[in-house]
Amino acid sequence: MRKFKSKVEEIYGDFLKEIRDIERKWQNEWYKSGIFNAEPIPGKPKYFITVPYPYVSGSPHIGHGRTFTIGDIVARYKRARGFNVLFPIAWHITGTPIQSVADRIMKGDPDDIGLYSWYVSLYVSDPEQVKKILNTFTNPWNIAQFFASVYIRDFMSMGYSMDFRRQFTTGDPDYNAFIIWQYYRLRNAGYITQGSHVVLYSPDEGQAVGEHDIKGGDEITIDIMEFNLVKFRLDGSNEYLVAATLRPETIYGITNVWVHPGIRYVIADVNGERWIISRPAAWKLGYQGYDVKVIGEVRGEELIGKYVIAPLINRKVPVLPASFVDENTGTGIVYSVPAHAPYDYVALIDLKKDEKTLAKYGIKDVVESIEPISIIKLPNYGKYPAKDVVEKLGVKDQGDREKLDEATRIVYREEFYNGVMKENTLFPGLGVNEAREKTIEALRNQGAWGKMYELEPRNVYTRSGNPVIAAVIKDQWFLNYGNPEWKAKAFKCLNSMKIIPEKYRKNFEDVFNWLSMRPCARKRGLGTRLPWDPDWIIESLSDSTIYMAYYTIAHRIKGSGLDKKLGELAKRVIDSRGTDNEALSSIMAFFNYVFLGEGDAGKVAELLNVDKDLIENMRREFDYWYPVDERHSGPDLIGSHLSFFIFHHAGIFPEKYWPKAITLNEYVIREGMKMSRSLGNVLPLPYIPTHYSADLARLYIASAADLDSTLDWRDDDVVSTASRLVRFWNIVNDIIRNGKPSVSPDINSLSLITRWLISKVNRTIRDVTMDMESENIRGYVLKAFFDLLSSIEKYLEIANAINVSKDEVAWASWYLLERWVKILQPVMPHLAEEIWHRMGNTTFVSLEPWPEVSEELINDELDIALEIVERTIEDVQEILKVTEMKPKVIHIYVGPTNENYAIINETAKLVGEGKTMGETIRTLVAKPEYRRMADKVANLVSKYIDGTIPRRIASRDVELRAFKELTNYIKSKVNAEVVIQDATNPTYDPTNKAKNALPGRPAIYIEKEK
RNA sequence: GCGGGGGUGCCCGAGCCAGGUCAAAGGGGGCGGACUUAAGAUCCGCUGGCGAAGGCCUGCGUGGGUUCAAAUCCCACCCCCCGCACCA
Repeated sequence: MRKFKSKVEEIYGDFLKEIRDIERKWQNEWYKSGIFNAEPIPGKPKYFITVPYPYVSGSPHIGHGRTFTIGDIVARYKRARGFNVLFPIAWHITGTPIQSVADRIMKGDPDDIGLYSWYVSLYVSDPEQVKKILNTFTNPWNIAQFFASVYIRDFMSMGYSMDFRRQFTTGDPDYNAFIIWQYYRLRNAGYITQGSHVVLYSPDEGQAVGEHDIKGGDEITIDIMEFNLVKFRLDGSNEYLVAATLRPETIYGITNVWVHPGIRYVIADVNGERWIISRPAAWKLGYQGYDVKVIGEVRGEELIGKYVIAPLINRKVPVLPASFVDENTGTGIVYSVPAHAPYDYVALIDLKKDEKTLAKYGIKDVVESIEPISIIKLPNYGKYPAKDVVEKLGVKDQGDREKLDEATRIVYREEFYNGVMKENTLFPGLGVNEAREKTIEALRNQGAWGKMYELEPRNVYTRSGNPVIAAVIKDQWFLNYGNPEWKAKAFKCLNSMKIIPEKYRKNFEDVFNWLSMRPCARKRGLGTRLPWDPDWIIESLSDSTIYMAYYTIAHRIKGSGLDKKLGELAKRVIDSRGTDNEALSSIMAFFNYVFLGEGDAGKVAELLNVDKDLIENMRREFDYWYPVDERHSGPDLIGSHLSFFIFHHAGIFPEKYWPKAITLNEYVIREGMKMSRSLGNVLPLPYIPTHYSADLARLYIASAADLDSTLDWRDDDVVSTASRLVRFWNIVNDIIRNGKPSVSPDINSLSLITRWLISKVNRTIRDVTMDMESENIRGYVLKAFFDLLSSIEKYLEIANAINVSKDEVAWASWYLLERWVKILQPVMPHLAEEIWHRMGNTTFVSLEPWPEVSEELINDELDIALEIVERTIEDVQEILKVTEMKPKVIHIYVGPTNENYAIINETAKLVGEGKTMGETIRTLVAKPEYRRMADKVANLVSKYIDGTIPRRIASRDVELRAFKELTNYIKSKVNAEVVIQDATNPTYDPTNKAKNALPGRPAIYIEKEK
């Protein structure tokens, strides 16, 4: 691996080094003093926020960083708002991926060894040590343990305000007991069933395979297609040619059966019948619930010219040769419907032209007599849709697979949606989709139907290179999310929850409606065994649905020795296949009491041989923290975990413990590209504190994108964020260096620009509070950091230009900083903590309350006035640019008579009510006070409507005062002498401009240099 | 196919729900200037077209419509992205 260096490091290396030291310092302080370890405080409102625990099969990356950072910002905000916040973490190890990695490292797989060496080297610099650690990875538990420990380091170096005491892994023996409890509750509620199920399967490895076990599994999507088997009895024999089709309803249009002359078919005993099918098909069917014994072989050639009986219609049709037939697709036997299947149509044409083959098999007469049989009426198509499409696409022959596949797709889709069965079928007038169901039913009644599963794409291999097929598992355990009573409860819970951003609610509803049977256990992997059938292991998405409850007591279980006891009990339950009643009822009694309040604490204490207080405390602690107030995650989990989270809570807990809110953020890409291992562009989280900085990354993550859009991590943009951070840091340290002013001035004697800044500060506090309450994280950061940064810069610039007194500037700056540091704490906690202490405080700003808003200091008029001044500066600059004048003196005529302002205010009101320009003018002129000024009113109203006069204006007094106070600032911006004239009483007005002054739009006269 | 999201200036991206202050925030990139021995960093200005006074024209996927007024509302069309399960 090349040595990584970020752009920020190159440009701001020294600065980063400085703030990274600061970060480490405060992390030490925080975690040493355990300020984020949460204890119940009766009477104090609590906030329980969780982010799904990570699956620890590798190191965390910036994608985790985004989600956990957002979670931490919220946690820190809530803490500042006076909540007792619990933000815990644990580690997910259930399932097959970690197991598979261990297996492959054991086997010496070079890819995995390379990858995992790299992961480890992110944390361990000595190559010998890396090797040593890697050697332990042949045991999956060591992988889990290693990564769990480095995740903690990474999370701490991001400054996350988590309670690390409560951590556990999903493989802990006591956690097994918890899951045993959960699954018996679910089973007793009737939510668990058993049945058959189709999975991806590797016969060579003897196990079901997941995406991560498949070669290129993260790049392809594999469909399991359901083929219909249709049995054709060979005329004069008890053997069946078994064809596979996706379109059984086309059986009425059959003209013949295709075989490939070169294929060696097998004769197999299948469930007591004799089937002729391809060898791969026989093999696959053996895994799909059929009892298959191969007893003989027959070459395709030998079948040609024979006849089979088509079921349902009892028609004799010939067996003919076709080269498109593939032994690896379906059964290697195809029944031909040339009117509606492009392949069949083209194969028939090919065969008719192929004199050699016709002669070879002596089938010339038979073939010549075959005509397609049309059985489906399709609007906008002729009698033979297959023919139409084949001709339209210009298919050459049956070797032209690409076009034929396309043609097949078109005909399939068109007929499925728009086709109607004709009179020569069993179901005339029915739509194709309905006819399909009925035809299957009819075939089945005749015993002529079967099912076969096939993968699409067909050639799928495990990472070890073994073929993958579809297999049927007969005794699969399911969670029955389709249970109507369960589903109703889940919906009730969802409807009571906040979903932020709200647009994802629809996704939840869709998922809820569609959820039904979900396999919940596998035969492989880490995790908890299904207690009553321990050959199965509860699968990883099914054992992580209500574990937030476990956070509330995990540290007490670990700290009291209960973990050992529960672990032993769990083992007894599993070893006895659920028959050890004593062990099982102890587990049930314990969790029933702690989580549900059922039963008696004394009894439970007795069963577990512990103090009654311990049990009661756990119950109290659970009851204090629950429910989950907020679960923060990514939308990719809506279709699985987040929905299961709701279902299981609704199914197991009483309503008062149902979760309150789910918040979501989208994923992270890097430099415009998806991050993936194969691209090698994954940004590991451990790079953040070493090659960027935690606060810089937090600031960037929070500001660069809204929660509901993808965050594109771009080093160039990070650099620009860093440049702001540098500016911020310099200004803040200047303020601190100037010290805290000892006296505060009288608010009313302050300069206008200082009052503007104070107003800005208070408005920002008010606005960002609203942003945070609605989880608008980006809005909060943009205002709290970026906007206030430009405000203070603007303030300092203006204050300097117009000579505001040093004391006043220092006072205002300090006023700002005292509040700023507190509202920035959630997003950049380390720098905030440092600033707070440099300001002379000794408490932790991380625990300081959010600042109060002084509503009375918020003054919109000051903003408007400043806007008008800025706009006027722009106007002057534009005039200078266009005229290319060299200005000597610029006269600005501000503030026409008060009457003008009154008219504009009334105009704004009328237009706001929806009045047109004409109506507004008429309404105003109708008033006695404006009766004789129709011209003036009309002029002002039209200037307002066309935008010459800004939508928001200040009073004449404030506007005039702003210009007067800011004269020197204007001067500095336009590089000329500036004279502010009262438009009602100008001292110098050679071109009579003053009368053009409008409210919010002063008139300008520029005197050229001679 | 079903469901969801989206198309904005050279690029990324806000705005759209609650139409006007939008030639359209912010950033990147580019250009010019200040500073510097120089480079980098930093700061200032410009970055749709036209314009000898703050203006005008074109413009937010395409085509229509509603309105005094549309990037924002309505209709149609085109294009792009994501999810669809047993897998974390």
